[in-house]
Formats: sequence, structure tokens, C-alpha cells
Amino acid sequence: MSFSVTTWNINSVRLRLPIVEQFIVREKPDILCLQEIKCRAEEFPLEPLQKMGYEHIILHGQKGYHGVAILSKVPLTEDHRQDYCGVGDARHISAIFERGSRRIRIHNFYVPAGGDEPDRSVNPKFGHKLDFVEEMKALKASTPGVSSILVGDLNIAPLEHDVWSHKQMLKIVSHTPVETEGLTDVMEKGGWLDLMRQHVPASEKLYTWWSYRAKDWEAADRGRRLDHIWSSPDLGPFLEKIEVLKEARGWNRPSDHVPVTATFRF
DNA sequence: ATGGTGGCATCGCCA
Repeated sequence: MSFSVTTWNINSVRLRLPIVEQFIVREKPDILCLQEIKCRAEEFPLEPLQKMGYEHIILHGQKGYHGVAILSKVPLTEDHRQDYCGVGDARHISAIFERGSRRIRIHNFYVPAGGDEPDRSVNPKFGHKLDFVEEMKALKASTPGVSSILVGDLNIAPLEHDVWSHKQMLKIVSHTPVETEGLTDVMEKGGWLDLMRQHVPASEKLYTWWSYRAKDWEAADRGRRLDHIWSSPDLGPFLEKIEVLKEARGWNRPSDHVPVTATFRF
């Protein structure tokens, strides 16, 4: 039995509905996790997406900012929406579904970007990001009888080859040591597997995001791996492939992030 | 060389 899950920071689901539809027609993942939907729950384009086969949709929305959604072809029950840092942001939602004989919990995250200055004493947004990551360290991949998948825009590129220049990025928010070590701690304390790096060696460049500010994003290729797919160790052996759909960065009115899909064969 | 672009709560803030 095959099963696929996609994560995609869509940067406004209402504005980008045409490319979400384009992606669905092409890839048809079983579950599609979106971040930065940038709308309230009642503004989410439920009907067109349900008509395309995603009958089960749960979402944590917010007016204008953040917001995460899980769209599924298979029945899904909402598990939890954690208010990280207690600030009322819509940055997490989790759900449970069944696939064959397995029960799987899926977490969808949008971690704060953290602003420009990597110093919490002058930039509270950086402090918020570090506190958010600290709180994620409590999240366990393995709970009795339930496997886990964690996806989302984690806004941290943890490895050297997750950025175009490790040396030039060390003081840039998303790749500072305090962030990359923090995210590594979240993975190690929680017992999570980095599925993208299980499939693509750590020595190879791997990006999921290219800035809007480059004159020619493709020629410059100054990308970062900010989007991630993790799982509990029991699912690792069943990973069949990882696809980073780089061409979506060149679609009409693109998001600055591209979809990443993990396919399992159980 | 310290901007550049894009979205929305739109003329400021966030990414």
C-alpha cells in the first residue's frame, strides 16, 4: 500500500488556489499540509479542494497571518492545536488517521521566521523563535500504538548543505548555531528521523525555499532547506521516495517555498 | 553593495 504526504508553505491559500490545484492534479498526495494560509477558517476555499478529492480538511486559521491546514483523501480526526509560546498564533495543528493497520499522528508546523537580527536582546521575534523551538523539544515521535509524521515550514536550515553558503549564512537567521543546534535537539530528544536527509545525502545541496528578492532566483540559486518531513523511526524503512518540486518555484505567481512530498510503501 | 519582492490587518508590518 502506497501513501504520500506533502508539505508546502503556500503564502496565502486564497491567492494561490490556482497553483494548489495545479499541484494536486499533478501529484495527488494522500495528505497535503499547507502553512501560511493567511486566512480565517471561514475564508478557506474548502469547496474547490473538497471537490478535488480532499474531503477531510482540518485547519487552524488566523486573520491575515500564519495559519496551517491538513487536507486529506483519507478520514482524519483532529488531535490537537498547540498554542506555542501562549501568544495565540495559528502555527500548529495535528491529526490522526489510519493507513492499513497503522495509526499515524501528523503534526503540521509553521515555526516563527525570527526577524532579521539573531539576538534576542534586541529582536523579540528571534527570542520568540528560540522559545518556540525550545517548546518543541517536548514532542515525542513515538507514543504507544501510534506512529508519527511531522512536517512544516520550520524556518531553520540545520545542515551545512541546507544553505547555499554555510560560512556566509552563520550569522543569518535560519542558519545560526543556536537555531540549528536547537532544531537538532528537537529531533534527538523527540526521537525523530529527518526523512529528506534519509533520502538525499547530507553532502548534497538541498533547498526548498528561494527568496522573492533575487533578480533571478534560479540563476542565483541561493536557496535554503526550511521545509521538513520527519517521522518516527518505525516508518523510516517504508520511505520510498522524497520529491522536492523545484519547478513550482517558477509557476505563475509562485510561493517562495516549493512542495516537498514523501511517499511510503507499506 | 545592506537593497531587493510579495502578502495583507495595506501607506506599516511581516516574511
